[in-house]
Amino acid sequence: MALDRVFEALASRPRREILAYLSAQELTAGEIAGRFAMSAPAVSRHLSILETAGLVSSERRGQYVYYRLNSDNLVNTLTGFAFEICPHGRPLKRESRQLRSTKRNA
Amino acid sequence: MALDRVFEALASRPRREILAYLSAQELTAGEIAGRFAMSAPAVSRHLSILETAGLVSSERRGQYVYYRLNSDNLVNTLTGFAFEICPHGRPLKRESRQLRSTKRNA
DNA sequence: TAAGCAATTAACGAATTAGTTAATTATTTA
DNA sequence: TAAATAATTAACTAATTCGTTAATTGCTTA
Repeated sequence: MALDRVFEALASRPRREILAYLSAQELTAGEIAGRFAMSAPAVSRHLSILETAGLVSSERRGQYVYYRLNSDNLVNTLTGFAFEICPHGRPLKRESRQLRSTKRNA
Repeated sequence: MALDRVFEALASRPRREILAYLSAQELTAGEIAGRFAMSAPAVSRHLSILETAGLVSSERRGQYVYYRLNSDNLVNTLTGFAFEICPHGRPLKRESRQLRSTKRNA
C-alpha cells in the first residue's frame, strides 16, 4: 500500500529534514549528505526510502545524482489522509482558509 | 519533539486503522481490540502510543476506558507539516478549495 | 586506459518495534 | 468480601531499522 510507504518514510527525522532541504531547491546526494553527521551510505538509504515512497525523484546528470521533492505527492497524500480520518474537521477548514488568504507567496 | 511522536504513531497501519475507527465514534479499548486479530495488550500499547502523540484521548467511565480522536491535533499537525515543507504547493490550495466547497457535511 | 570522485550496494552489529502470554490493577456486582 | 470483567503493565522473543565500514558501479578526465 502506498500510504504505508509514505508514513514509514516520514517516520524519521533525518528523512523529514531531507524533505525540508529539498523544498528550497534540488540537491545532489553528496550535498544532502554533507548536511548530516551520518555517513553518505546512510543518507543514500534514506533517499532511497523517500524515492520508493514517491516523495522525491532522482536524476543522474553526469557524475552526480540530483534529488528533488515531489511536493504534489507529499501534500496530496497528507491532506487526503487527514480528510479521510476527519472529513468534518473544522481545523482543516480553518487551515484551508488561511492558505487561501496567502495568495501568491511562491 | 512532538512531530516525532506524531509521525512515529502514524507509521503503523493498525494505529491508522484505530484512528479511522475513532473518526466515526468513541469506542472502548475492548471494542477497538475486538476489531483486530491481535491481542488486547497489543492494542493497548497502540492506544498508548496514539495518546502519547496527542492523537487520541482516553477517559475511564466505570469499568471501561473510552477513547476518542483528537481530530484537531491530527489535522493541524499534518497540514502544518505539509505547509512547512511545501509553502507554495498548488495541490494544497486545490485541496483547500475543495474542502471549502464541502460546507456542512458534519 | 588508469586514476579519481560520486553514489550506491553489501555485510554486519546495536538498538528498537511489535507481537506473544502471564501477572497486576481497577471496577462492578453477586 | 469474593468472583468476574476490563484494561494495562511486565517479561520475553522475533523481526525490523539504522547506523557503520568495505566493496562495487558509473562517470569524467589526465
